[in-house]
Amino acid sequence: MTIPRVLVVDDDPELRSMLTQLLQQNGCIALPATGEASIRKHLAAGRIDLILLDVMLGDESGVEICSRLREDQSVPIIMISALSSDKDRMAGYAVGADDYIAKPFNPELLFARIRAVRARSHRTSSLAYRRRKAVFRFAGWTYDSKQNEVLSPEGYLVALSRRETALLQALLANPHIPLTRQEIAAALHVTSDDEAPSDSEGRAVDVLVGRLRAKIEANPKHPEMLRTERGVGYVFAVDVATEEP
Amino acid sequence: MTIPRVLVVDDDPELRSMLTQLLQQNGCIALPATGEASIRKHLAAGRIDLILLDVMLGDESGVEICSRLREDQSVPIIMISALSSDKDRMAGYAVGADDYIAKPFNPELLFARIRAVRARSHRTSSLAYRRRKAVFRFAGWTYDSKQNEVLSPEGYLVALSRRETALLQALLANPHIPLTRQEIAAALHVTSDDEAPSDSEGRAVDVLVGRLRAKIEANPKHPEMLRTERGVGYVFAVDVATEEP
DNA sequence: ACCGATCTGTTACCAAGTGTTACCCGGGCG
DNA sequence: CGCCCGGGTAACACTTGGTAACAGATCGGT
Repeated sequence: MTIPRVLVVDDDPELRSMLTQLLQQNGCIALPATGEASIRKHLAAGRIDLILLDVMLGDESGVEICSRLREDQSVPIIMISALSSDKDRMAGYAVGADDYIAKPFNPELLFARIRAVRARSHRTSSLAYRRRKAVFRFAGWTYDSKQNEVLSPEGYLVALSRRETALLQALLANPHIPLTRQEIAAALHVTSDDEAPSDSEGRAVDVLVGRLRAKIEANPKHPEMLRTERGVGYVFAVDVATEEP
Repeated sequence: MTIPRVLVVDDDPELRSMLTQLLQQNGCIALPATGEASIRKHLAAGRIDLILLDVMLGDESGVEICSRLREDQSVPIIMISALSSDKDRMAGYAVGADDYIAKPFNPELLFARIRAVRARSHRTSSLAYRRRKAVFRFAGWTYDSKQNEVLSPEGYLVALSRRETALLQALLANPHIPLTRQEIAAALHVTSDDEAPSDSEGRAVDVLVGRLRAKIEANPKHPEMLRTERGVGYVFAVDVATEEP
């Protein structure tokens, strides 16, 4: 599982930085945000795995923000509040929160819930957490991760290089979810040791995607499966069926 | 949303029938089960939307059952327990429970959580939150929002850019209603978060309208469909028929 | 260790999309 | 008749992604 990217939404700078630090120390990428506008900016800008949303935000209401976000977003949301009555919890659930934690909270419990929410979203968005080898079928193609072979709809066997294999697996693990170039690069480098985490603003990913397209897209000019999200990254845009061996 | 089918797992007959009744009275189909074997039988037999799983099951442990179910099942699970310590809750989350409720619980809160868990699983199981795709027909033209293609009355295929697509969708959604440039600009920028709605009265919309006209107006000099409302904005001036796929 | 085949990242160039600017036209009005 | 205003649009600039070509890295066989 990749490193979770968590958006911390709180108007109190002290609590915000406390939460941010806590998350960072436990292996998350924590991104601070202050209100709905900045949440939406982050959502538009890149992948967010989870939102930690304080209910009391001074001028804005966390409940209202959650409700509005749910109009078009499915990102997991955990609400945090000093209010712990059943009525308040129900309000949170009613507007689509995935979980509700009362302050003061046990950090361990917070992480347990974060893990639970993330595991659940992985579970539901197919198979990312399954590490066993499997056979994938998509749009007539077959990818056997055990044999590392790709079979075209016409039955031709296509050989993939290591990098191409890793790219395909990353995409298959997240169908319909846009992956940024950074995320793809991270997924490619899990095998060999991470080098400079710097923004090596190279075009390696673009080139790699092009090479994979040349192999598994019937017509690379009109990508059906491996679609480009301009300004964002790439998406595997067809449904994927998984078979356990 | 269809009627939820809930599996009630408890070894205490009294509590089980109490829960079952409570759920039935509130519009659920409640199915009683007593242990892992009977849970799996139900899962194999038909659709189950949610499992209510008591932690204390006499000879079997709810935590262990949950853990084993999670090896191959992604059905939402809410655990119920008399134990409410952080440690116990964490154990529940750790084995993949979607939520954890301590006894005695407020029935309203239980239903709020059931709704939350079900809404979430709808959200994440793709389709539900995916934007509606449809086919629009107007003045002999066809716009397929799924393929993002426009078919002219003569049968020629016209490709639209992203912006042009967004503009056409905004217009199709409001036939015969004049849209101001600000409104159109707002509709175009939903994807990439734009900042201040400041002055910046550029001519981007005008140019974009011109480009769209060049593609879908038979004679751009005499616009029939995409009409200009002088001093106001633009109107889509023909009737639009929508077909759900 | 040597050699060739393959893989992979970088660079450079190209095409497409989009916003801005500048200039044009036409109509309403003095 | 000349002026102004609103809109049309050509031309340009800038950004983003696709990809060919090149060079270094890797790997396997001898």
